[in-house]
Amino acid sequence: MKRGVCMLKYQQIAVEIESYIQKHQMQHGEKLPVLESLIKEFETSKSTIVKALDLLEKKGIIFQVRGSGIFVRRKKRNNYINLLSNQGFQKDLDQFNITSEQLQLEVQKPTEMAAQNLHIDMDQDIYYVKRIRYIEGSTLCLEESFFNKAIVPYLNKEIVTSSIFQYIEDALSLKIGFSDMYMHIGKLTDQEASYLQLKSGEPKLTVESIFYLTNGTPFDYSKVTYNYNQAQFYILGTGI
Amino acid sequence: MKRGVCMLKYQQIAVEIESYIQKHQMQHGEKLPVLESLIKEFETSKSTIVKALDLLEKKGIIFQVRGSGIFVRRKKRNNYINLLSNQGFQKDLDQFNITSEQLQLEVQKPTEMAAQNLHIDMDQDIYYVKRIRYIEGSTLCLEESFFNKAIVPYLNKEIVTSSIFQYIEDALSLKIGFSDMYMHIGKLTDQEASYLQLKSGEPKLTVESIFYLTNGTPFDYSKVTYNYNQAQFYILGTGI
DNA sequence: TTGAAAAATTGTAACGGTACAATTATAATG
DNA sequence: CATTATAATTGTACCGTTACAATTTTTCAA
Repeated sequence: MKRGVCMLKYQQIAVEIESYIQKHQMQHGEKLPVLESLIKEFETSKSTIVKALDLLEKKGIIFQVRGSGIFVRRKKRNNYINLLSNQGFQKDLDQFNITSEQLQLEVQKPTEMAAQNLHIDMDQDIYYVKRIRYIEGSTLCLEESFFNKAIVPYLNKEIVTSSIFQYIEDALSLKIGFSDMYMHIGKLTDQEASYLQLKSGEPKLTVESIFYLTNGTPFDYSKVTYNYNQAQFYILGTGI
Repeated sequence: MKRGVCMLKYQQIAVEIESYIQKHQMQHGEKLPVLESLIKEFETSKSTIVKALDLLEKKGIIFQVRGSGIFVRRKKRNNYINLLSNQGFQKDLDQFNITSEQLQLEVQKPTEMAAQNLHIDMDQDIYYVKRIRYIEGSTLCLEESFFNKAIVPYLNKEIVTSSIFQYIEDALSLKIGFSDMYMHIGKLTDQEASYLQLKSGEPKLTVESIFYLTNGTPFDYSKVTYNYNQAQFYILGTGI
């Protein structure tokens, strides 16, 4: 495999190990070559391999057992949305047809909640985006996003339709760092129900997320209401 | 502070930095001393400090910005249950009075679902634990757990009432490694509703978890149904 | 005063090495 | 044959160093 341009060595090694696991369809608990072999195989230092393995462990691809070896970790169920992958649904639900309908896209003043979470004043501008996502034609979720306009100065329908996050990283060359997510369960309001083609009072899951740049600045506050029929999530638990 | 007995150096340093942040009530975005200072302060090598900082970053206590510094990360809201801390509610909801009522505790054969998730046959024994947890007197969740009896050979009311996980780590000296969690939203059945003192058909969040030892063996499959009025979760998003 | 260039600061990548602890395999013992 | 001790395997902790890339601060010209 050709070495990616901007890829760091340890990231590249992680990718190669991961695709090796995929290619050979390794099962949960199968053992990978020992550290020493990997060092020779990739012609690198121990610490670089260790870093690559730590990355894979964090992603839930492997687990390491001291004195024993490096083993493949495989989650059992598919078609679940990974709550920790910032990159939306595309990856987890790639076998399904995900579409989205834009309901609103405009510059306006933030709600109090949005201002608070974005650390801005009420008179600063934000981009408000409202859309519905569909999975195989059924409603998946209703999504409201507030982008700090000082950071994301321009959005249009095309950007919103594809991937806003991709645009922010590539075109604006900003780096997305981390996020906080808060979840609640509740009952659908009339309006939410009509958007999601469900009945008022039926269950809903609301996920509020605040996304930060690598330098710690919040740039996106969003609130997603899921259709309870479609929403299945998984979360990877690492150490304690 | 005295150095813990079994604590590794980098873990100990992480703890000390964390309590420094707590003690000085540092706010989100406040800068910590630069790497070089920390190295001198703790009289250790750069790699050990880096490892301590990585741990803190993973826990969401700090974030690091290359070329700039190390900054405090603070989540805004309290009273949310951290979905990633295996150690249950005690830590997140310590200001509240959490109690639990044991409904059932017996050795029996697993359900098909439990057998599958624990990687055991249907004729092997498991410990079945069913309990309700209360927060300030209100129902918080209904919890069914299946422990592989080959790994957890004995449980009694006392252990179940305090912390099963603590018992597994301390008394059985097993090490808990990682977990998989799956979430669904749905409507309460009659039985669930009666346990949770809610109405049938009202919203519920179900979290299925499989807990593994460090060596990758699943030992606990549990299914928790939350009272939608009480269930608030947060999740810490790290990198992409 | 503005803005661009240069310098200083500061965290990250990558190398390589020693010692050690947890696990597993093997040999010795009863 | 089961059990216990011993050895081999294998990942983790920790140290120390060089080079580098992202930020911030300072300098200096326009």
